[in-house]
This record gives sequence, structure tokens and C-alpha cells, in this order.
Amino acid sequence: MSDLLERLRGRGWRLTSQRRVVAEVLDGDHVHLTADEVHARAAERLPEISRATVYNTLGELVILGEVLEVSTDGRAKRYDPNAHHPHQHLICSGCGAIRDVHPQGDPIAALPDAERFGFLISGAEVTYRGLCPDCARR
Amino acid sequence: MSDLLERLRGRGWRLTSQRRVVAEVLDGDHVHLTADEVHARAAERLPEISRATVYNTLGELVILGEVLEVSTDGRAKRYDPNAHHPHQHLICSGCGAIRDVHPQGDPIAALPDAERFGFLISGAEVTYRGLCPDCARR
DNA sequence: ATCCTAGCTTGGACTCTGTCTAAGTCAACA
DNA sequence: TGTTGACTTAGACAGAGTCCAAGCTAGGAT
Repeated sequence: MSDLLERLRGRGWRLTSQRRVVAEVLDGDHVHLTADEVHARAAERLPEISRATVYNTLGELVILGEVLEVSTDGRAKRYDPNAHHPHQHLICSGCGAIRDVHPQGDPIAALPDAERFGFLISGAEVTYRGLCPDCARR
Repeated sequence: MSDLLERLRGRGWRLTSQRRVVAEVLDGDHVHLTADEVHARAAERLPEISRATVYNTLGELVILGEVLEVSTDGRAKRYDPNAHHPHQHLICSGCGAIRDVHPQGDPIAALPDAERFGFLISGAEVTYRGLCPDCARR
């Protein structure tokens, strides 16, 4: 994680305690937290941190390419710190659990030129949906 | 469209003027409207229709599998009446325009067993992102 | 043809995410 | 150590969607 903080400082980031805490929260496990969850965990270490700062910091991390934003559905966006290893997501329709997955092949290559309508394509996200073992059992 | 209304009636749907109007709006062109846009168009024909009813009806159509919900990103969900022809979406990062696209191959087949974590997989959505010709020019 | 009633609709209040703003604070350079 | 512009804060605000109690109505029952 100090890697991340170093990288950010190298890019002119002012290193405040708030930003450090947010970065540390995301560095934890390989989770997919919502902004509010990040705020809650950050507040355990820095009780006076504000929601606005968490949103600002997450937005900056996304722009810097250090964190990915995952829009699961109508709910809150989730933030994925695993930004340097390309992957897709598998989401449980029952409980909302998310796992990183690595399908074979490149989805962009699967889109014929005739289907691109002149767009300059920059990326493709694949979202697999299904029931996790726990939810399937019920 | 009367097809759709017939199918719905066959499933025990009570056919009200509100539901008919919402279904007709979606049947129009092959568009991807937001709930508010559906409401606006429905209100042209049935001025007293409420937002709540539009949301209810759209939700029911989604559950019945007659309409797809497209969660683009942080914005409002869009409703896609083209539910009976499998396809994916290409979204312009600039203006939000959406096109239906048909990539080759089956994304589900691209996910190895070892990457399924015991999930019962029910579907996969692919979202291509890029700039449409208009936005790329600017 | 009319009656009944479960199911549908309504408007408005409410919730949830996320953004904005003005005022105060502070990291980092000089 | 002082300065300054970038950062943070609380709270107001906004957009999308949900919920609820009260009233209405489609369509089967009579």
C-alpha cells in the first residue's frame, strides 16, 4: 500500500490523513465496498472524516486508475482496488456478493467491426449473474 | 404489441389503461428510455398517469421478462424492450447513447468452471464503452 | 346489467446515493 | 516559521427510486 501512497504523491497528491485512511481501507482484503462502507471503515480510524471527502477521494482514485468503479445494478457503486489486474465480475442475484473472475478471450475482439457503429471502443465489462452456493441452497 | 398485451393478459395481468400506455411507449422504436422518459411519453397520452405506476409497471415487465433493465452507470436505469433477441450494449462515455450490439461467441462459455466458485450462473451482460463518432470528433 | 372486491393507481412523503458550497484547516514548499 | 492553495467539513441540495394510505376500477360473480 505504501506503494500506492508513493505513486500518488509522485503525481502531486497532497497526502492527508483522510486520504491515507481511505487508501488503507481499500488496500485491506480484496473486497468490493460501497462508498458508505468505505466511509464507515475509515471512520473507525479517523472518526471525524466526512462523507464528502470519502466520495472525493474515491473519485480521484478512480480517475488516477488506482481503483475501479463497479456499477452492479441500481444500488450503490462499489469500489474495487484490484485495478491493475484485468478481471470481470460475478454477482450473486440473491445476496449481492461479488467475486472477481477471469474469463478466457478478449470480449472486445468478439465485437465485429460492423457492430461498432464507428465508435472508438475503450473497454468492455462483463458481468456474470447467478446464485452463490448459499443462495442457491435456499 | 397486441402480442405483448395478450401475453400479459394470459399471465393474469389486469389490463388497465396505464399499463397499456406504458407498454405502447416501449413498443415504439428500439430505444432505451429512462423511467422518467417513459413517464413523459406515457403522460402525453394519459396525462394523469403517475410516476409510481410507471415504476411499478416497468418493474413488472422486467420480472415477466418482457423488458430488460440496463444499468448504464451512476445514471438512471434504462428500459430495453428488445428482450426476446439476445444482445449486448455499447454505450458512449461522452453522451450516454446506447446501441444494441451482437458480439460473437457466448460469454458464459468463456468462464471456466474453476472460475465459477460454485455459482449457478444465469446470465452474462457485456457492456462495451467508447466514444460515438460525434463525441470522438470533439 | 349490476355488484364486489382484489388488485391497481395516485400523490406525496420518504430513503438512498451522490454532489455542491462556503467557510475553515493544514501539508508542503520557500 | 509563514504562506498559500489544495483539502476537508457540515449541511443543504438533487436525482432516482420506493413506500404508503386512500381511492378507483377491471373483470369475474351474481
